[in-house]
Amino acid sequence: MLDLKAIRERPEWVDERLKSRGGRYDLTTFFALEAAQRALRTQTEGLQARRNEISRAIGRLKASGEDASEWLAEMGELGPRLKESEAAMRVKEEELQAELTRLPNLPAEDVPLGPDESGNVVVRSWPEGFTSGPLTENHWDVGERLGILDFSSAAETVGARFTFFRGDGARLVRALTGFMLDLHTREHGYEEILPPFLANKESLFGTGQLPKFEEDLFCLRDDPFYLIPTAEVPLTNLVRGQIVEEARLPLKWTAWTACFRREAGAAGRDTRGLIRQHQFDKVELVWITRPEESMEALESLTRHAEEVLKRLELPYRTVALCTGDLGFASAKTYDLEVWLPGQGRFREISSCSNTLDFQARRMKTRLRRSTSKAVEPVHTLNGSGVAVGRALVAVLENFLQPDGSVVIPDALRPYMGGQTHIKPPTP
RNA sequence: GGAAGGGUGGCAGAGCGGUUGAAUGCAACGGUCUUGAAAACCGUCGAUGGGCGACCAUCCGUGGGUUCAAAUCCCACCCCUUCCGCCA
Repeated sequence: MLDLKAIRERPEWVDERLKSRGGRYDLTTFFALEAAQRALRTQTEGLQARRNEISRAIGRLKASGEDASEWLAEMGELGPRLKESEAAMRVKEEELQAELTRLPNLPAEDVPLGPDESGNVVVRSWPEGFTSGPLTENHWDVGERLGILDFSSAAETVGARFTFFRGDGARLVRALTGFMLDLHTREHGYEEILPPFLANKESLFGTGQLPKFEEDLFCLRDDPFYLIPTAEVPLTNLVRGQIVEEARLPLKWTAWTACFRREAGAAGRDTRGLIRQHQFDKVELVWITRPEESMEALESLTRHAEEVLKRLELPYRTVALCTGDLGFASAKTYDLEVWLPGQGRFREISSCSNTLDFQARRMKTRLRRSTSKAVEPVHTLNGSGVAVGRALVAVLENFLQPDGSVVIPDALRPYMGGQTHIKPPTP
């Protein structure tokens, strides 16, 4: 949620930043609603002040046993007017709030300008200078041949975009997850969390999935809960509604969760394989910081995600998203794109964002400075560290051997009981 | 699912129709004292919106209702705790 004060003080700047996203975001509705709401509030508050005044007078008269009928008569006339005024104000306030929560975050000043993903900028590659490599078989063929990915059973038991991982495949998922969590907790200073996989409306509103993106979420039929589309939701909402002491910051959390997405707008895209599933595992990273340290935190968080890929020996590049490609809540985002020789291109495996105070405002999460009693919104950041399913894809395609087996990266071997290869089943 | 109790400021915890935005304690902050610290003492100390300001309005789980007036009474819902039942 944008800062009302900032919109009032620098409307043309806010407008310019909004337009840089490429959507047709417009402040005219907002200002019209705001003016109407303000007028109604002034009127309502005047009536409320009068009501309080009269009530106090009545109280005083009754206490001393005097007659208060004159005041009661005025109240009889004022009461209905006040009720009406309050109701009208509430309606306008809701409309204004709806408009405000519809607006996305403002891109940070150093985000490259661009209309869509074509405007994104590669900021670094690993290994340095890496742009492409030889092509190989795609992961779904590899996985099915090795007997570790079973798409057809999943299609029977649920439907499209689900997978059974079997044998070494299931174990590899567990290994990747354990490896990532250990790296982040032992070397990067994160606290490990295992959160609920369901969340309520308030939480999804806090991180920005609701109300605009409800069609992307799985929702339960009989209970007011949603399946989380990312661990960002439960982790970030860990501080919803709270005033956090400055000394506790920054908070750094990591969590493995399954993530659930309806992929409503993605019909026909990535229909085969693990790239786009309704359910996938992800290790998430979340920071809650002081405002002045959040941009530096984004650099750290991104490096932490990159470290996962380096240790797994997976070539990747780091991309700064342009204004037109930013997510709704984000002010600045780096995507990590891993090289997939089965597809002959880079695919997103992590997305690291600084939302500044955008989520904090929606969540009402503030910090209290040790030097003053005033409170101000915190900054929140999130990033994948990294997507487990896509990491598995990258391992299968990058470590495929001429003999059809897959070598297990050194970093994962301790998590695979020392196993070095995944070989096809011997019939 | 059944029964009982409870949701109040950063925390603990009073208030149960009328200057109560809310006693008290802890924490925090400022000061006195001290070589420094602790202790003690004095003072300050919720949030949001509006106004240059004196101030004004709103907020005691959420939403309705009663009343001239609601943190306080009534109704519904949500959440938490304990006991019983069921269960990994």
